[in-house]
This record gives sequence, C-alpha cells and structure tokens, in this order.
Amino acid sequence: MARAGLSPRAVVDAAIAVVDADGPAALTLAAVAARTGVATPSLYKHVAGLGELRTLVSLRVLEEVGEVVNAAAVGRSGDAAVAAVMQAWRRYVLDHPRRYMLLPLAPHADPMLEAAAKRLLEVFFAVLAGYGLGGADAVHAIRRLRAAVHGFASLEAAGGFAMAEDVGTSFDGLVEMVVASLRPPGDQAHPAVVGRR
Amino acid sequence: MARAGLSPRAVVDAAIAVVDADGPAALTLAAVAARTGVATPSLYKHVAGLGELRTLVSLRVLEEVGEVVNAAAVGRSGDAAVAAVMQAWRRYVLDHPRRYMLLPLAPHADPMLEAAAKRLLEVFFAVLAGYGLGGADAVHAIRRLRAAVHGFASLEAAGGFAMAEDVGTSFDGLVEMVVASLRPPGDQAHPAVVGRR
DNA sequence: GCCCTTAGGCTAATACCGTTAGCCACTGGG
DNA sequence: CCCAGTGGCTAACGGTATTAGCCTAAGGGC
Repeated sequence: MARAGLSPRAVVDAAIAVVDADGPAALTLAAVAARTGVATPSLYKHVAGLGELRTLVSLRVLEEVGEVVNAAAVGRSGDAAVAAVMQAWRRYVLDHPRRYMLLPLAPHADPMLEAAAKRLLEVFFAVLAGYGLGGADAVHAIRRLRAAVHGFASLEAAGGFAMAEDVGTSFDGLVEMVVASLRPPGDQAHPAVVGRR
Repeated sequence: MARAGLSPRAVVDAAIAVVDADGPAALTLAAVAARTGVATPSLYKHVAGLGELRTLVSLRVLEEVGEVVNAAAVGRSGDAAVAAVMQAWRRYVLDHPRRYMLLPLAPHADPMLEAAAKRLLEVFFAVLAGYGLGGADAVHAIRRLRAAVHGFASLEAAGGFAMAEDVGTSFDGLVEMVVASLRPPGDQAHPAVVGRR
C-alpha cells in the first residue's frame, strides 16, 4: 500500500483542521486519523498520544497569535502599537474562533510552550516600554492588557455577545480603556510617537 | 439493598465535588457514580446524560456567581459598586478555580441557562445606571467590564499569572482601569455616591 | 542491481467511557 | 395487604485511547 507520507507537522495540520471544522471537543485521534486517511494507531508513529497532540495544537495556536501580534507591533509605538496589537489579536480570533479556544492560558507551565509564550511576552514588554513602564508597573500593565484582550476574545469566540450592539464598537472602547490606563494620570494626550527600544 | 437516595440536586453536588477535586476534564459519569456510591447507569434516573449534567453544573456555577455578584452590589453605587462586583467575582474564582472554568460563556444560547444569565446582566445594568449610562453605551460598558473581569478570572483560575508581582495589585489596577472608562471624559472624581435603582 | 535496515503503515486486543435495554426490589399510598 | 412506580442493578453495545506485534515499502551500502 502506498504510504500516507505523514509527519508530526502534517498530523498537527489535520488536527487543526478538525478543530476549525467541528470545535475543540471534536479533536480526537480517530477524527485526525480519518482525515489523514490512516488507521488510528498509526498516528502514534508521529505523536506520543492525544495529550501531546493537544499540546502541539496549542503550541501552534500560541505561535500563530505571537506571529500576528508581533507583526502588528513592528513599526509602531505608543497608543498606536497597543491598538494594533489588540486589533491583531481580535482579528486572529475572528478568523479562527474554534482554534483560539485552544490557546494555552498558562503556557509557562509547559516546557514545550514556554518559548512561544516568552516571545509573545517580549512583544508586550516592548510595546509598553514606549510608555516608560518598566519593572512591576509593566507587569501589572501587561496583565491588564492580557486580561482585557483575552477576556473579550474568548467571549467573542464562544459567541458570548448576544445583544445587537456592534461588537467592533465595543472592542474599540476596550482598546481605549486599556490605552487610557497606560498613560500617566491626568494625561489625555497620546504618548510620544517615538517609541523606545 | 438500601437505596442511595439520590436526586438531580445531589448528582450535581457530586459532579461539582468531582470538578473541584480533579478539574473539569475529570467530570465523568463514572466519577460521579463512584462518588455517590452508585452504578453509572443509575445516574440516568436523575439526569439525561453527561451533556445535561455538564449544563446543570454550568448552571450552578452561573447561579453562584450571580449570587455573590448580586450580594456585592446591594447597598453600593458608582465606583464602589463596580469595584465590589469585580472583587466578588474574583473572590469566587479564588475560592473555586476549577469550578469557574465551567462558567458558560454564551449562556443566552441555552434555555436552561438563560434565566440565570439574565439575572447577572441585570445586576450589571443596575450598577452602570449610577453612571448615567444607558442604551448602547451601557451595553458597551458591560462588555468592557465582563471582558476585563472574566479575562482576568479565567487566566488566574488557570494559573496564568506566572511572574512574581502580586496578582491582587494587578487586579486593583484592572478595577481602576474599568472604573475610569465608565466616568465621563476628563472626570477624575468618583461619580455620585447616591446610586439609582 | 541486490540486500538489509528502518520507518511507517497495519490488525488485534485491552481498558474505559457513555448509553440503552431490561430486570428487580424497595417504598409508599390505597 | 396489595400494588404501582421509583430508583437501583446487570448486561450489552459502540466509540475512544493505547499497547503490542507484524509486515512491507523505501532507501542507502555494497
């Protein structure tokens, strides 16, 4: 019989296709095997098991989010950078709502996810450096940013906003809320457009 | 043989105990049956199946959150009410992190959850009325509030805040961020302490 | 061009889960 | 005291992950 020519990479691709099609709960070795045209046990030649596959899918999602967020941040600073990062984050969720549900919330706990999480964190730190935030203040600011954008994203991905009002408008308000909390008290203006590295 | 004296209520109680002990993924009919000292199929006399049990557990969580949030809001208004509501929300998460992961994100979609969701929403609307917010502005404000508090809560419940800085301090900043976004632009003061019903 | 190693597929078998069907005993009311 | 129904049970089925063991296609060394 002709070989299927699978690889760990291809297995994860198929797994993501399953998630996108039928949601995170449908991510099963049997479904992935069916999609790749292979018997279920064959997947073990490429992946240690369902647990590892889940982790690999989460890693992929984390990397993809890191990618788009990083891309949104380059060449921008201050309010514009924060807004771009948040918009990019939401865009990812709108493009891949099912997939987003597998974003790991505590990636630092898993060695496989650690590096990708660090990269995302560094983008945040770089963006916040433009506000003169550092040390503990930067950590608290990043937590506000992360909580706001992830909270909104997870709710929107799950279809949690039922009322008729435009969700994009709500998100604009969220961005403004976060941005305002980064500015020094009493400062209504945008911070220096020339960011710092 | 002596009867176990189960009831739908008791089954949900046991299910919540399972979740609190071993996490949402461990919520299985077999685990609940073991905990209640009954064979697995016996549970079907009280609950339609695993799916319904999950919904009932989610309903319980939603009701509990609604309870503590409502309790926090009574007798308060303005910034104090918003702060109290958010603090109560977080307290629930700290007290029951595993359980919180089953909070339904789109409760309006399920008839069983709809009423409990409505109650929570009404608390939010009442709290925001003290800021003179109504109509679309209130909806956008509620979405900001919900995104911020749920985002923070879900991250904290999952153990997502790895860095050493005090998480409570971060949360205080989150509350301040939300509160500031509710005040009219340029207004640094707290809104009228005399809230409206 | 042949052989031999190995990677990548397979089937068979096990264990655990949810679910359904059908049986039986305890319980409480007439 | 009887009897109907509720709430338990066992048996059986299908789907799932996982392990073991086999077998063959693929590709490099001679």
